[in-house]
Amino acid sequence: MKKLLDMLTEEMQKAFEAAGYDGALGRVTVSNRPDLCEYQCNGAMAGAKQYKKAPIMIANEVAEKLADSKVFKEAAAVAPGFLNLKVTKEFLLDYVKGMKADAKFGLDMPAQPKKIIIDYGGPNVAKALHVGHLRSAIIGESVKRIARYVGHEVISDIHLGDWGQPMGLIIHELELRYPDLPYFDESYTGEYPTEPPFTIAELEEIYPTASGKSKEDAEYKEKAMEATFKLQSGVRGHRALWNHIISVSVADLKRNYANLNVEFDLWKGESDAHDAIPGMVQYMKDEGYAYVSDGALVVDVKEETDTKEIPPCMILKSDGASLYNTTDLATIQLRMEEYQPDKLIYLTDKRQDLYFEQIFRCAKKTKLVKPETELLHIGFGTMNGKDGKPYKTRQGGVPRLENLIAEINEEMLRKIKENGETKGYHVDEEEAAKTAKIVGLAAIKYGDLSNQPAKDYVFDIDRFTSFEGDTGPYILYTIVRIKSILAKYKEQGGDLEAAQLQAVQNESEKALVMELTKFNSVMEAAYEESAPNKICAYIYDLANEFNRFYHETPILVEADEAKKAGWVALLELTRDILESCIDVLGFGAPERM
RNA sequence: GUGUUCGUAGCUCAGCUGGAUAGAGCAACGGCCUUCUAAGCCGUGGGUCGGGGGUUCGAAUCCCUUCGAGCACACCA
Repeated sequence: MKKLLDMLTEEMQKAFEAAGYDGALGRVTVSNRPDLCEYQCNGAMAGAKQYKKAPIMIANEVAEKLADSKVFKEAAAVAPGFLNLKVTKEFLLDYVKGMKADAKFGLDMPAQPKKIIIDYGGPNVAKALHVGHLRSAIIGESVKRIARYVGHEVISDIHLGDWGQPMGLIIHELELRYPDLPYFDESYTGEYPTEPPFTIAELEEIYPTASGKSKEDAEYKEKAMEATFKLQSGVRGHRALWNHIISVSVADLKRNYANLNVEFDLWKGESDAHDAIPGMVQYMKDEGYAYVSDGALVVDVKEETDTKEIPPCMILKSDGASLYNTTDLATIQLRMEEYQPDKLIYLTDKRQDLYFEQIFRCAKKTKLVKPETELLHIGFGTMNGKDGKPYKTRQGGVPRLENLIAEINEEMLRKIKENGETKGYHVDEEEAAKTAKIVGLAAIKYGDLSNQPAKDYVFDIDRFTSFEGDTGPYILYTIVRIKSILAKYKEQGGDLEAAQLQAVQNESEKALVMELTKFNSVMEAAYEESAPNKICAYIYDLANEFNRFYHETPILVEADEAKKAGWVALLELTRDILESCIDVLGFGAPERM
């Protein structure tokens, strides 16, 4: 289906052309003066200079051409040259009927769906998830779902930090603690145990301990580096132990991400790129892209048009070791070979903007990707506390994600129970806990996603759990209200299948319908701009319009059955759109709350 | 220093490629539950859009300048 504004614009363009003006002037937008009109066109003013004519004259001539339009009920030329527009009920009704009949509510699928790989999450194995991982998970998951919804094929990769120095530290610490394990016996040739010799809790404790020791103790650090080297060169015992570290960590990560409603298709990591590195480095040397500068192997990525200094992209350190850049480039190469994606998306903290600029330029220049392959870095801002500084626990540490979620859920449960008590209805303990989880997740995610990704934002538990105003719980509450009415309608013997949309009856209903019609353009914009916040803003507006309508229109007591059924159909459409939107945001709604 | 993001109501933020009276939420105050969930709805007060220039019929939006804040600037990831 075409977008509503495009249809209106086409109609307007015809009128401009019929009046002898450039059709391009006929762009129609939603009115910014809803008291005066529904839609507007400012083209007459824009064209005044070009045609050396007073804008109001142009507007008048165009308005005349729209006198018997089937789309516009009213097209008024208003000083200094606005064209104030209202659409006919029939046109609006046709449009929403089209939406309701379409599984994606009027959103067109792309002619050429893209294959997209999205890289987010990026946790390190053997380390607990902390709040720093939250934004990547939340935004990445939503960007992925939006891309899928608009019709692209998307593969998500968690891209674990599972290689390098931290692994060596852990292995070395394990060796000190459990020297008798077979993994450290180089003469051992038998099978290694299938059960890991540690728990996730121990693993999470080991890393910071080992990291601390290595900073104090040079010999310790030396041994850890040796362990890293052994691991990377494939020493059997080290590899086996490493596999345990990975499996224990991954199991724990899966549980944590599942709680956030975040899923990955691929659980690859930095280690997967390891074997590809030598070949890639050789290729870059052979093709003459890479050269030695200050002992390090680098690729120049400066461009003529740069207004800033862009340092070269380093491929190997001066000691010949690989670094993050190397791994990332090799990963790009592997992804291109294995999946032939049209687009690669990375989510990281925005402080890595320059880094990704270098990597992307390097990948393009060295032809690791095709010239037309899109490379996109979505850099997100910091999650701050109320003091405007990066979020910390009351004790000053970096909070664990689990604790943060538990805190929100507890608060939510308390409110649900409290609400039940004040209203005097029975709250089932088990259901309340379930609902608290659902609402809590919505609170966290909506709180994050309603901000522009690139901006820092204040994570304020009190505000998010207060769930008044522009919050996730408000959205859910609206959905629950709708569901409740629909359920009652069915109880009364109403047939949802048979309910047909009717032409709008009143102002609040028209406002609701007009808001619904924006769905396809909002979803498309959210994809184009990687902006889940646009969906949040949209459903907030939509929920507001619904609640206004709800307040003014008693539905179930309506005597006119066709009217009632029309509203019920409208409610269904509203619910479906709201639920589709929160689904791409990465959370769901309960049946009751 | 260079680059970059930003500065809008007491607080947290919207304002799309310039358009008609700068919008929400929170906080404050006042209304609305014998009717579909009051986690709601309606209303009141509150803004030199950091400052100064410029372009334009018209600027929060575009350009310049200035003040202020954050972040990044090759052997970390």
